[in-house]
Parts: sequence; structure tokens; C-alpha cells
Amino acid sequence: MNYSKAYIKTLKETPQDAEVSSHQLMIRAGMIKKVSTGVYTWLPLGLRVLEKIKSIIREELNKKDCNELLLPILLPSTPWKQTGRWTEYGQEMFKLNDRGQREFCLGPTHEEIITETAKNNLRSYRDLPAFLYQIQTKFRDEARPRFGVIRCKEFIMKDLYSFHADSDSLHKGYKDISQAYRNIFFKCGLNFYSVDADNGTIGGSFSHEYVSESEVGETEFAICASCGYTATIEVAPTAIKNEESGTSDSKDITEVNTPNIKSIDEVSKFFETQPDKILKTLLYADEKKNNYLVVVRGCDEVNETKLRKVLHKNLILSSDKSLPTGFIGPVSDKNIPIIADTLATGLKDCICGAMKKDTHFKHVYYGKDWEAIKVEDIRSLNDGDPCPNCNKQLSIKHGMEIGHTFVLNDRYSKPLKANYTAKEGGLKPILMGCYGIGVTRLVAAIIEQYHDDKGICWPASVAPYQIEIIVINSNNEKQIQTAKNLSELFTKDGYDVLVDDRDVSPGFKFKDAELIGIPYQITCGRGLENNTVEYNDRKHPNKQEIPLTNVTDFICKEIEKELDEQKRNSDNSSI
RNA sequence: CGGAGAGUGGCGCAGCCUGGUAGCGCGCGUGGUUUGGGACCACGAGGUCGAAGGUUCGAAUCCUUUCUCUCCGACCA
Repeated sequence: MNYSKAYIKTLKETPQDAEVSSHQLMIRAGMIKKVSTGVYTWLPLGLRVLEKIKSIIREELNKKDCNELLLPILLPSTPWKQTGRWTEYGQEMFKLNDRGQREFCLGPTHEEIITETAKNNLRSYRDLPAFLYQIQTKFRDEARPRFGVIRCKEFIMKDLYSFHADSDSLHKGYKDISQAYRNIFFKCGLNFYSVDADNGTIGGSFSHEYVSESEVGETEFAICASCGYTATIEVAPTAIKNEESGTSDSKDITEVNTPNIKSIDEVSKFFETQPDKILKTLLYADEKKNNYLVVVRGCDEVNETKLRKVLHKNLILSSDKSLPTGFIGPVSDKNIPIIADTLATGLKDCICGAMKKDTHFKHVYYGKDWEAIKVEDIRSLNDGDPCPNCNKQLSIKHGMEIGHTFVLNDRYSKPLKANYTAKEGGLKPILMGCYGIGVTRLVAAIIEQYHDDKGICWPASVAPYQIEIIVINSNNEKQIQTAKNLSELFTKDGYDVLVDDRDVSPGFKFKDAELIGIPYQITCGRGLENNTVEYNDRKHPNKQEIPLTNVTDFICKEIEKELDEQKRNSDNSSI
């Protein structure tokens, strides 16, 4: 492809409404264009990367006997009502009616429809297991889309569903797909972790999140350097034990005037103590506006996923202003049910808000001064907490969720009556697993890991073009002709080549090449007088003159070397 | 949904406080000079200042309403 014919419009200046580097670079490199908040057009350069990633996914899944199909985006409400998710999914779902007032949604995910589709064809244990997947656009009415294509209202996802006769087969399938996922992410060049995760509203028994390491990620996870334990912060259990509690040496609860001392920070300074001697109390409410006081230690944060599991319902932080914000505490006559974190109930002689403006209590003891209706692990782990597996120190990292796998069991097959005839006769619900990869998000994840201050540095496996040939002077016949010849040779070898033949100054071409990040670069310029071209590697810049006769061999070897390395990574990662 | 901020040629911004007919850089077009790090000269095109209403002789500027966008939080298979 000649650059002069390519629809690649780069931007010199960083767009104002892009915050994270992948977003800025995707816009500057002309990969995407925003249409509305959380809705993007994929321009030709971006689309090329998307297609490369899709090919990698297809290649790895097809190896595992997965079958690609394409489900509709427009989905009727009926199966969603049968599984209960028509209401359970909530405001995230785009709903609409047709002219006959029949209800539809734009598919946010496809468990219901795939189960409906598959059940008619999977009638016997002889048909199982089966693996079906699609690469399809999903729609979610995100409350707050952000970070470019990382969190969107419309995005492309690869979703795979597996169908099994028994639990052994399901777990074998799950493991197989996990291996395929590792291969896919390694081939994309990513550093990633597979971590224990929460099932959310999808249901089922257990799940893993695939998280690419990145500062902008919205997933927080704990990792143990010593035993390899990994889990998202939502599910990682607290492994700290309470000391023996007791009130034998207790002092009497005392009211203290604390004018305008509200935050945990201010309270700990005022009392000259540490946050772990203070009770942090937050007011939560359920959907019916029933209030709950949630109590953790001052040094901890409430984990709302854990909290949801304790009460089996969704709680949200209340904006009710009737309680004195900053002075809320569990010691009161208000009769609001209290959910307490285990560690909070272990504190002796601690400080808490007195439910009265500008007042705190000191010498507060659990059991004597306050009690909770539930005492459970409802805090998020902190950096340095002990590992639940080996008790060594955990660290907390940030990452981006790029894939998620779930064991669903009969969560969907049962309500949708997807049954098969078992070997010993009789109908049984098909057991299912589902496995997602955020395809559009992967592009951003890769850029987050592969960029510098000049632009993107694509891994060869997903680069829109593997090779860029820069013609210094597009009026120089020899330079143009050499570029053309080289391009044909590389193309014949199966590589994608971009030839910058534009009549602009050389600096312009170099800057653009760096920005769009083509991994291997050849410059046809002054060296041609001695029959050499200049070679450069985007990721490890090191310009060198190479004789024209060697250049194709040289570059092909460099590319193969990079691809082999990624392949070795995935071969070594068997689980 | 709560808090904060922003809408002025394709992009990035100034002008607004203190009302008087819209400006800069980049990009774009034409001609010319250039050709190894976003070149130079000349000429040129392009904006009902997000929208509606109001105050005023006069509104990008002041007031009201509204829409859109960004950031922090809430929410998020």
C-alpha cells in the first residue's frame, strides 16, 4: 500500500478529550474517530489491527475445535425473561420496541440466545461437548464510558460458549480454552495475568479474569510473588486473624467534642492515633431504600462485591443527608441494621462517630457498645496483606480486563430447558461454560504496553503493517523504484507493507512512521548511491545501513525471530 | 445519579472579567523554492462563537433555559 493512497490521517497535536495514552495515540495515529461518547468509528489503520487480532483468536480457537457462527445483535426479550436477566441486567441494557410494540434489546452478551440456538441441535450426549463462538458487536449502556475504546457503549467481543454432558467434560473444556486464551494473549505480545474473579450477574460457579498489566486498568488484583496466588480484589479473602477480643480491661465509652473533624485522616490526627484504631461507618441503602450501616476499620475500604454476597442484594452508598456526614458511627439508638467487617469487630478501645455533629466516641468496644447483625469479611485487601494461600505478603496491582471465563453449569440451560438425552437415558440439563475476550479493548491494552513518547510500537503479530518503507525524496526515481521493488518482494513473502511515497519533507514521514508504529522500517535515501538502505527497528531503535541485496532476508529473519519468541512464550505457558 | 470543568473555522487555543461587527498556531488550496527529522516565501478559502430565549441602540462577551463533551466519584458479564 502506498501511503499517498492510504486513508491515514494523523494528528500532530494531542486531542483535548483524550486522557490515557492508548486513547490519545489511537486518535493521533488515525485509528479511530469518536462519533459520540463511548461510540467510535474504526478507521482503516485501526481496522487492520482489529482484523489481525481476530485472526489470531480464530486460529487458536479453531485449533481447539471451536466453531464460529454469528448471532444477531437485535434480540427478543422472551429468553431474557425466562432467565430473569431482562430485569436483573438493569439499566446497562439497551432496550427497544418494534412497530408492533414487541420488546427487544441490543445484545449486551449472548448466553440466552446461544442456548436457544444450540439446544435444538444438541439433543444427545453424542452431540457433546460442543464449542460455539462469534466475534460480534455488543451494546451496553455504560453509565460512564471512558478511556477511548477501553470502556464503550458499543464494542467488539469474542464470545465462546461450551456445552457439556458432565462436569468432568466441562472442566476439561474450561482448561482447554484457558490454554487457548494464554496462546492468544501471548501472540498479541501482552503481559497478562489470569486471576480468580467474581461471577457478577452472569451467574455460575467460578471464573477467571485475564488482566493485562496497565496503569489505566479498572481491575485491581492481588498477586503473591511467593506462591503465585492471584485474585481480583473483589474475591480475594482477608487472611488476617483477629486477636482475642474481650472487654475485661474496658474503659467506659466517652463522648468527645470534635469540631469539623470528619475524615479518617483528620480523626486520627485529632486523637493522635492510627486509622486502624478507628471505625469507619458508611450508610448504604438497598433498592427499597432500607438503610444499612456498614462498618470497617479506618484503614480499610468497603468491598461492595463482598457486601452484596453477604446480603444477597445490591447495596449502594446512600446520599441520605439526614445523618451527620463525617460523624456516623455504629453506636446509636437509631436501630439501623449494622453489617460489620470481621476485623472491625476485633478492635478494642477504638474511636467512632457519635451520630451527632462535631462529636466522636472513644473507648468503644464491640459487644459492649455496639453489635452487628452480620459480621463477615467485607473489606478489600490492602497492599501488603497476607496471602490467603501461603500467608506471605501480597501486592496489589492494576490491570485491564481483556478476557473473562466462566463456568456456568446449568444457569442458562435449566430455565431455557436446554436438555440432552443422557447415555443411561432420561433428560439432563446441558452444562455450559462461557468465555469472552474484549477484542476492541485488546487493541488499547496492547498500545498501553507498547508505546513511547513518540508513538505506538506495535508487536509484529498485530501491527497494521509489519514493514514501512520511507522514500526520502518522492521525486527521486531511484528511491521510488527501489521502494516499489522491495515492497513487491515483501508482499510476495506474505508481509503487509506501507510505502511512504508522499511528497512531504522527510521529517514529516519519520514522525508519522514513529506515531503509527510500524515495527520494521526501511529508508530509501542517500545510501542508495552505494546500494544500501537504512534499516530501523521501532521498538529498539538502532539505525543501520544494509546492502540492498540482503535487506529482504534480513528483515524477514527479524520478523520471524519476533514471532517465534511470542510463540515460545505460549508454548512454555501450558497450564 | 452526585461533584468539577469545557463548548469560538478540520485540530489545538486566545478573546469573555470591563458589551462596540472574530483572532493566533497547525492543517487545507494555488504558485514557487526545497528534500535525512513535523521546511520556506507569496497569495487564498474556511466560523449564524453548541442551541433557544432574554437584557441592550448594539451580545462570543451579561442573564435564563437547554443540549453536548471531558474529568473525579457512584454504577459496571
